[in-house]
Formats: sequence, C-alpha cells, structure tokens
Amino acid sequence: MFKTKTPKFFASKYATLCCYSSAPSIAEATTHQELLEQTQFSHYFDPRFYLSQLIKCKNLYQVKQVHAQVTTNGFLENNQIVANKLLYIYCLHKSLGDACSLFCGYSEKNVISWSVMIGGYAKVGDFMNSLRTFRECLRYGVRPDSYNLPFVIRVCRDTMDVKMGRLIHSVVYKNGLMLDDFVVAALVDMYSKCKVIWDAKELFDGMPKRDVVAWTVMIGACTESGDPNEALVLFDRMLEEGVVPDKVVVVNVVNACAKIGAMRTAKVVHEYIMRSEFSLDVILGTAMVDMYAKCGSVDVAREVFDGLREKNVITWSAMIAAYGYHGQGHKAVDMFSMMLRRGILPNKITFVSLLYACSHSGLVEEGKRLFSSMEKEYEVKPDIKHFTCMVDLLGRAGKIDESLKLIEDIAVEKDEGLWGALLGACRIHGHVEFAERAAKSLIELQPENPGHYILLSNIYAKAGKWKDVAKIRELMSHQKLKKIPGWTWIEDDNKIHRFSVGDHTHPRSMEIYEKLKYLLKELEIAGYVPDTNFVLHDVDEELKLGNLFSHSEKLAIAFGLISTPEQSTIRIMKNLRVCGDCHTFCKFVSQVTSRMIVVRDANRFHHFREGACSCGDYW
DNA sequence: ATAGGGTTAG
Repeated sequence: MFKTKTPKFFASKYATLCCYSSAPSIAEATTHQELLEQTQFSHYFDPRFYLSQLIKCKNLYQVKQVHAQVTTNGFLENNQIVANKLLYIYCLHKSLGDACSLFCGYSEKNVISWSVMIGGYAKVGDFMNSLRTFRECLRYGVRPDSYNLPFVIRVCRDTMDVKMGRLIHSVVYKNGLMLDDFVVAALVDMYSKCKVIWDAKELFDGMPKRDVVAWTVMIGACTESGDPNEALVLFDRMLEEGVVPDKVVVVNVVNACAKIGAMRTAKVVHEYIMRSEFSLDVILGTAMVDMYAKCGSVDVAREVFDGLREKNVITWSAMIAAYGYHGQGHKAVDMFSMMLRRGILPNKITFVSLLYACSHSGLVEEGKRLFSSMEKEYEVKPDIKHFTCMVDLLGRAGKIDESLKLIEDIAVEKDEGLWGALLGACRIHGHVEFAERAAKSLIELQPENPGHYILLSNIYAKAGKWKDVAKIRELMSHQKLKKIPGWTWIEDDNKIHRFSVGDHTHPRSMEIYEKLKYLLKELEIAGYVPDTNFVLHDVDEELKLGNLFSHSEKLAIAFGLISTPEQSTIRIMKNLRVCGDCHTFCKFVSQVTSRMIVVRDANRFHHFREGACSCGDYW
C-alpha cells in the first residue's frame, strides 16, 4: 500500500495544503508535518519537489516551514538552485530581513543570488541597500550583466538620480551590453523619467531591435514630456514594424489621447480596444474614463465607468475629478457618496478632486463640510493641495478673510499653487494689498516665471502705481525672461491643427481670416463688444503680442466652423487659460451659429451653448 | 533559480 504513494503523491498533497490554507490550524500543521516527514524518508527524494512547494507558498509562514525542511535536509549547502529559489520567494514576500540573513549565510553565492538580492531591495524601495549590494557584488568579482543592471538602473529612475544613471550607463557600455533589450529599455526609461528626454530618444533610436516594452517606455516618455502627438506617431510606427501591442502599451496610447484631448482619435482607440482581445481591466478602464473626460465628454466617460466590472479608488477619483473640471460639482459629490456606499475608502487625491469640484461649482458649504470631515472621518490628513483648494473655494465665494485665516494656520511651507489661489481670490475682489503680497511671494518662489511679473504689474496698473509698473517691466527685460507661448489646437477627421496668435501658417489661413471677419460682424450685431482691457488672467502673452482679433482660440474656432459639419460640436484645446475676451466671443458664437463649443483650457472645461457657459463665468 | 513598461490631482 505504502509503496504506491510516490514522492510525487506527497508533493501534490503538500502543495494543495499550502495553496488552500492561508493560516494553517494545528490539525493542518500536523498533516503538514506528517507529509514532510514521509517525503523526507522517501528514497526518491528530488530537489524539484521543494521548488514546487516554494512556488505554491501563499504566506511567510509556509515559506519558513519549507525553509526549515530544506535546512534539515542539508539542501541549502548542496543545492544552489533551491537556495536561490528560497531567497527569491522571501523577496517576493517582501521579507528582506529573512532574505538577507539567508543570503549572508550562503557559503557560496552565485550571479543569480546577487541579482535576486539587488532586485529584492529595489522592489521594497530600499534603494540604498540595492545599490550597496550591487557594489559589493562587483567587488566580489561578479560581472554586471543583463539581470542585475536593470535593477540598479531602476533605482536611479526611482530616485531621479540621473548622475548615478549616467555612471551606470557607462558601466553598461564598458561591458558591451548596449544591445541588450532589458538593459537599454531600462536606460531609456531612466532618462525619460529624469526628464532628459533627448538622451532617451537618442538611445531608443539607436536600438537595433525594439520590443514592445521599449516602445512603451518611449511612447510614455513622449506623452510625459509634452508631445503626445509624437506618442501616437510612435505607436503607428510600432505597429508598422510588426510589434504586437499589449495592454500596457495601449494604456499609454490612451493617456496620449487624453493629453491631446483628441475625441476622434480617442474613439478610434476605443474601437481598437474593443476589437482586440484585451479585457478592460481596472487600469485600462480607468485610463479610458480619464481619456473621454479629458476629450470633452464627461457623459461618455460615465458610460465607460458604469460598464467597468472592477473599480478602485483611482477609478472613482478619476470620475469625480471629471465632473469637477466639467463644472458639475453636484455630480462629483454624488459620486463620492456612491463610492463610500460601495465600501471604497477615499485617498488624498480623491479629496483634491472633490474640493476642486466644489470650488469650481461654487459649492461652498459642501466643500467646507468635506474638508473638515476628511481627517476626522477618513483619516486623510489635509496637505497643501487641499488647503489650496479651500483658499480657492473661499476666495471665489468672496470670503477673503476666511481664506487668509486658513492660510495662517498652515504649518507647511506655502507653495506657488497656494499663493496663486490667494492671488486669484484677491484679484476678483480687488484686494490690492494682499494681491501684492501674494504676487511677490510667487516671484520669490519662481523668479523665472514671467507670468508672475505680469500679474504683479497688472495689479500695480490697476491701482495706478505706474512707477512700480515700470520697475517690474524693467526687471523683466533685464532678466530676459522667456515667455510661455500660447497654443490652441483642434482635431478634424485626420489630424490636429495647431494655432498660435496671429498665425498665418495654416494652409487655409485665408479662409480662416475671412470667416473670422464675417463672424465678427455677425457677433457685433448680436451685441458682442471686444474687451481690450482684459487683464484679469495671467500668462496670457498673446495680449501683449497681438490684437484680440487673432487670438489662437478664435482662429481655431473659425477653422472649426469652416471644416466641420453644421450643428456638430466644436472642441478646442488650449495650453493656457482661456482669455476673457475669447470666453465672451465663444458665448456669442454658440448663440449666433447654434453650435455647441467645448473649450478645454489649462484649468477646466467650458461648455458653451446658446450664449452661456457651463462655468457660469467663474473660472 | 533571477528581469522590464500601465490608472486618479497638481
């Protein structure tokens, strides 16, 4: 009878036990023990048996049991494979202490043991020890290879240490590993996350054979560095080269669409995803919700959201944020209570989105209530971003004093976002003194940002302090500050058209200006008066450069009118905040032409319809 | 026996 029970039998019995008992009771533990004893005495004992056990271990307790067995059998001394596997499993369970003591007790370490250790430290975020172990292993005589290098390159990425990154890059070069997929892709990733995009590009272009991960890294890098169109071009090139896309690269493409705000492209990508065999998991689904919202359709975003099987905090936060920047604060708040009912706990980002939503919809009481509940009820400690939202919320509602009081209570250092919010509030309500203080703080924090100087000079101008105006202007020209160029873009059937102020580079430029001229006449009849005194908003360099008439927003809308079918919605995107005169202009255009106009600016969405904007002139 | 790229705000 007993003879028929082979080691294999015990192995599978044992593995089953390991699999299904996350917290073994004493009875189970006894069974464990029996099984282990029997296998131990088996003549057919095989190290592969231990490997299979290790793989199936579900918790640290089980790993330690196997560890004890392996030790009594003397397998740690004799079998490097089993020992390394054990080491690796400890790292997987993030039990670096156990891993380390095991590792230090090795009589013989090989290349793999070192790599596992370096990777293990990197995985739990112990970057110092990861690098230290790498250095030690070099001293020990192990060559840097295609396994251990990606780990340390990733450490440089995560610590944003491009100096160390370059050093390791040279190590890669000296060891002749510049043709290795893993190593070079890691380098490209490192450079791009450290914002040295040019180096990333150069490396990527030099790769002889690029797999899907290399492409993903580069596509993500383009989006991140502000060139999402290039990201889409790269994706097409990847397909042309016959590389099969997977879910991760598609998420990056979705992100690129979100950043451009290109609705048609978004739909094409969506269809592509539906046709392909990828299921919509949480991550891809969340990215898609975000994409539709940023392409101007919060309703489609909601449809995708409702269709998702799995949703997490991030998904819910994305939806809340979407309602926020589309000016539908009430729905954002509703989503929040729905989320709580589903048992999902909010995080700090959820609250940023929520408070932002309240402030952009003028939900003052609601916002205050949420703000005071966040720490008490949800254990989310307010940070500077939350304070900024509150200053904005109170400031917009005219409660400057409350805003100022809140600021006094902030223990952490005030950043430019906070001062900016306060400044916005002061400007709306003509609080010159505090506006001046805020603007000066902004300049101190970011002396290289021209927008802040312009703001301050506008404040002085409004108060009639012309000497101060002149001083600021001089300061600016003295420092030769670079101006942030304003752009507006619009998508038609197959491409993105981008306009700057006074732009004549578009092939249909003549038509565009004709249309604009004609349109203005119509608008004036309807009561539109160009607002040449518009100095409320920051960074709008275009004001100084050109006349109102040829603002990039207006050019893009004129192009939209002549290039899209009547009645269809016109969607434009702008990298800065929309100018006040263009805002008025859009209202009139929506009235005169009976078109819906959706404008995405740096801050939020504006939906224009029949002469009114969804922001309620509150932005 | 060891390896990489993915989701929310600002």
